[in-house]
Amino acid sequence: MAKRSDSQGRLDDAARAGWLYYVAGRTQDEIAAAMSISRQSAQRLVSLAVAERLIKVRLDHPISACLELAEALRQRYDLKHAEVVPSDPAGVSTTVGIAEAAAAEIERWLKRPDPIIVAIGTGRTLKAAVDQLPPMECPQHRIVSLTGNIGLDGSAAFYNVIFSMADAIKARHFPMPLPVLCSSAEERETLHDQALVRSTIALGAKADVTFVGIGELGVDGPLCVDGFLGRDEMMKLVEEGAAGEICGWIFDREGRLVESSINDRVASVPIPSRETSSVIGIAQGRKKVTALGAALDGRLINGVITDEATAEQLLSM
Amino acid sequence: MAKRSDSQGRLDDAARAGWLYYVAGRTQDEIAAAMSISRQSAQRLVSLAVAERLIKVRLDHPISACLELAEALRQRYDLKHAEVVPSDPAGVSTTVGIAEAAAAEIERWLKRPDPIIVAIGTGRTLKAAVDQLPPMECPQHRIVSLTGNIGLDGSAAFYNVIFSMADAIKARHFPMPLPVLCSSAEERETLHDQALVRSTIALGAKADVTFVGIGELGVDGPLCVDGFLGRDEMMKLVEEGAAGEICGWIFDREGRLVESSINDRVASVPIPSRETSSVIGIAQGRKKVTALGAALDGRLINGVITDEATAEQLLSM
DNA sequence: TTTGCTCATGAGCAATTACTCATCAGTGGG
DNA sequence: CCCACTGATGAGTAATTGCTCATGAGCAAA
Repeated sequence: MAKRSDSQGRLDDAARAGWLYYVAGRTQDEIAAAMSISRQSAQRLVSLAVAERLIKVRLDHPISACLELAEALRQRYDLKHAEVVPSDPAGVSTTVGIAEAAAAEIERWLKRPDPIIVAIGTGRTLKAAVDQLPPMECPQHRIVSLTGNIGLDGSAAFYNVIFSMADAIKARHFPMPLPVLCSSAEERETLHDQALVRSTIALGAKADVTFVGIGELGVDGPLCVDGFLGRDEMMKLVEEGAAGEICGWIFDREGRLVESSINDRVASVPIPSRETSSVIGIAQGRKKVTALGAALDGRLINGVITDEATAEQLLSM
Repeated sequence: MAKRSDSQGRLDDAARAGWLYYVAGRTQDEIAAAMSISRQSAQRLVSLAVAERLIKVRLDHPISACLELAEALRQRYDLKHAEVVPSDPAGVSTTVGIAEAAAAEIERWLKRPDPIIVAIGTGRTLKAAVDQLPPMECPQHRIVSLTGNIGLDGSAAFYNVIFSMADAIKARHFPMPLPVLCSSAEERETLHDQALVRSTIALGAKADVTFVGIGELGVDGPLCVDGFLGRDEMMKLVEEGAAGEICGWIFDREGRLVESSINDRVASVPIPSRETSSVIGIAQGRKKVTALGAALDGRLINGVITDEATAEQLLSM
């Protein structure tokens, strides 16, 4: 084999070494012997072939598209966690697929032997997710609800996620004995001053991982449908540029919490720090793309579980 | 994580692990952590992904030595297509390397939007090649088998290339419901007169591109090993100057089809015209040099995919 | 010629991966 | 109900790979 020191020859050698390594499946020692170079040089040629993208790896499996989208999301939004599940082509449900994936992720956290604090929001998607949880014994962990579980009329709220969750997994759980929205900022002050509520809020601030749904606005969004906001209030919010909500906290298209009479009255625990905690948003569907994109842009969340179609729409924004 | 014991779920996991390993470049430890499995299990999933051919590696670099050999072959034999891949110095396999290259070439043809007819032979090499094909949807193309798929005992033949291929790419396919060799020239007449067979033969004659393996003769050649010819028949052929076979058609050292009782009984479709079609022979290895050289000399094929060592031997003849 | 720079090289060592073995759970037949 | 069989698992260990560092060759500028 003629020795050529020019870069063309070197790339040739790299291609040859890479071919022997990846296609022919030989070890670097064998390549070194075949090409009459040292093992280290063979290793360098192989890694050069990879670095120069001479070697193309392809995965022939439906999953690969999802993984690529997840990686793209992770890069673009600087995420700690991104998961994309195949889209249901029928697209009838807003929870099928991501609910199972979210449950799997929750389970992964709960399986940890060291004690952690899991914060959890509310909503249809999260309810569907916790319904997928298998029974577990997790006395070492604590689960804290970020949102109040008292409805407008004093009854328990519609999607009582934390109780469903505590039902499946045996762990200490801390609901929020508050409504979702207070009648005024002053009332919120008072209510948040209760010892029980203060300790729950303090616990939420220390959450190791947080799972939240992403609510879209509009008269068909959860806040209106569930009666927390009137149509006129909602219209006004949208006109002012609001794009979505997490645990009731309204944010705009850049993912900044908006200053409004609504956010002044939200009784929820503040969204835990994205610095110290994984805050994973779970949402899919065309209607949620705007809200989800805004939450990601504003770094309100640093993790996402969504489906293929939604991921594609996010990335094309 | 939802419990899935079925093999589909396991393949999904393998795909995911393989993707994380080869595409995302994670270590097996990281994959294990991400998937909540042990490192050993992650390693197994990765190697399963490789074993199941979910991972396809391709080298995208023209190695100049190979390019030069390819160009020399093209000149000398007046070829439409010549491709030379690096040789595996160990040379243990007769398919590694050219199978991937052949698959890539087949894929290039299949990617064409305009409808084409692809004719395909049989043999170990072609089988290995089509096993490398990724799933594709090609309803516009038609694939026709040049050789019968009925074995000596009436069972399906050993290397049922066309069905493997049709399995990977969704296209209309036309197998040959015949044995490889008929018992007599008269029987061949009768069989070829069937409407189904006639239309397949007519289709083969119109093939836009043809991929065939090159069989060497001798008692270790495929015709003998697979039991189509007895040792004595084979010895006689070799004595009479036969040098190789394509789809069962025996040819001599100048690449001319020999007149023999064998060729009178071959049930295969005639090799498509080299005037109107690309007929690409795929072969490598010292044992095949004579046969391949003869086929090239006689212009039985006008394209070749082989390896470096074989190309050098061909050119030094 | 000397100097300083770049880059390939090989050695040594740490990290990573592959293999073997013993075990165990699930399964289907006797 | 038992038992052989299959296939998954984890531990332990050997093999392989990747990284860092010191060295020296090649080369251009001073």
